[in-house]
Amino acid sequence: MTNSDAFFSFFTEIGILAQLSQTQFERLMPDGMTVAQFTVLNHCVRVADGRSPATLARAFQVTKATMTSTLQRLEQKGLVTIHPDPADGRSKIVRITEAGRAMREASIAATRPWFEHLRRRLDESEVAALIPRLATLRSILDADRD
Amino acid sequence: MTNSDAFFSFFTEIGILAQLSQTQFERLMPDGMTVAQFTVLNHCVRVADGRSPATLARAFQVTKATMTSTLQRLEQKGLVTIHPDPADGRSKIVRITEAGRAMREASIAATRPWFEHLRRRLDESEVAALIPRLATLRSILDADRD
DNA sequence: CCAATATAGTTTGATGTCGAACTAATGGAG
DNA sequence: CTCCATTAGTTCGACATCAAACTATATTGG
Repeated sequence: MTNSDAFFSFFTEIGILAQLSQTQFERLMPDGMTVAQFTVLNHCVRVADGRSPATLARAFQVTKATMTSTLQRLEQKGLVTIHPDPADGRSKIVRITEAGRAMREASIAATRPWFEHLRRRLDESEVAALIPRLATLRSILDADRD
Repeated sequence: MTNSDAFFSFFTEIGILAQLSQTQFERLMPDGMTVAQFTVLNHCVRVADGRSPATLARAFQVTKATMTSTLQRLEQKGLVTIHPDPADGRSKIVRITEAGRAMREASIAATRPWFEHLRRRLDESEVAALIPRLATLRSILDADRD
């Protein structure tokens, strides 16, 4: 552990940050809403609705098994619908419901005060400057996945 | 989601990075060793041995329940011992075993090639420069925990 | 056309993580 | 000394996540 210390320390910080932020988000969100579930709903609204589970899994860089699990819970809560894809017998189509849209909005509203709190304590442009660097790292790690 | 976009994007990147890096580490580690378990062993060697579960939980910013779970698995594998603390009837003392030390070394050796690989692709001093910023964020989030 | 390969989605089991609840012990105030 | 607040550790249930294994379907190459 000599010259690997920087990377090790870096990933340790990342791991803890991820955990703490996720926990904070989830405390604020309504009705036991989770970050994983929120990001699916958000994706449906902001990127595209009617995608397949595999496409969603790839978008978030999780396994298909993970996405199946999250989608099942969302469907159970009536926040998405999942139907067979007529164009591909193996596939499904995931669509957000009106309740899903409402839940997404409620979640955003619930976390807004926390973002404001962060913005008073941090230089947002500095945080924004970190994003492309993190994204670079992420793409390297994602490439290492296969 | 107007001026909160930077923070939201930032935490999204952090979450994915944490996941991908953890997965990569765990693929490389021997015998189903996990990052959570490794960090406990590493802490015993590099920081202090003979600490209590609560102290360890605070060090990693996880709940006591989480630490109990991880420690139980480590004990089961013979990598730590856990005994009552004679100075405090509620508390325990966690110590690393020789097998635990060996496992830590094996884990470090197993992940070394991956760190080398990262070092060939990234400017390590740039990564190192990110650490204090991440640590600042982490301390803010940690303070928000209570 | 057919066989081999790849892909989609699901299930299962293991792990980490949290919140809630609990029992037992400690520390501080009156 | 007694009582109350705090702390330590554990259990339980819910969720996300991965790997492995599986069935069904689509795609590709000969």
